[in-house]
Amino acid sequence: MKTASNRSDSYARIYAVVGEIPRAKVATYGQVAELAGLAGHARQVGYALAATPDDLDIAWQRVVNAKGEISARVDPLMEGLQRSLLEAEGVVFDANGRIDLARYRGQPRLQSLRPKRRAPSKGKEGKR
DNA sequence: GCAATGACGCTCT
DNA sequence: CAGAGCGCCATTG
Repeated sequence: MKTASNRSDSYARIYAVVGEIPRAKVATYGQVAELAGLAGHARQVGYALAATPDDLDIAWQRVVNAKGEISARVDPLMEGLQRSLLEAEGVVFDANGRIDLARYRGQPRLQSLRPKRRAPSKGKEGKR
């Protein structure tokens, strides 16, 4: 049962991290991934959350993508629902339904933790 | 064991 | 900020 154990263990980390997110705050998948030990693998975070059992009181709504918007996996209705919940917590959305990550992200960007950069296809990496 | 998919991120334009 | 392209890894078929 290695598979099941590993899966649950990984998911448990996601839930723990999400549960550590303070109210009126949101975290990006990348941030949660890092805190969860999946540093750099935001996809798996979303995957884990997708399998999140409703038994747990996981506020996956606090977990948003880098754009600051809630990810609707199938039901767009819940998107508006969670939006209301976040607003109730004190999170403000813009007209586009996006959150100002600049103020609501739980922690400052872990830019220092950035391990590496993507392969320079253009070779113009020295601009920024 | 391989192939396809996925609640995304990062960088450049 | 938005759009386009590429990449990483895990889970499922």
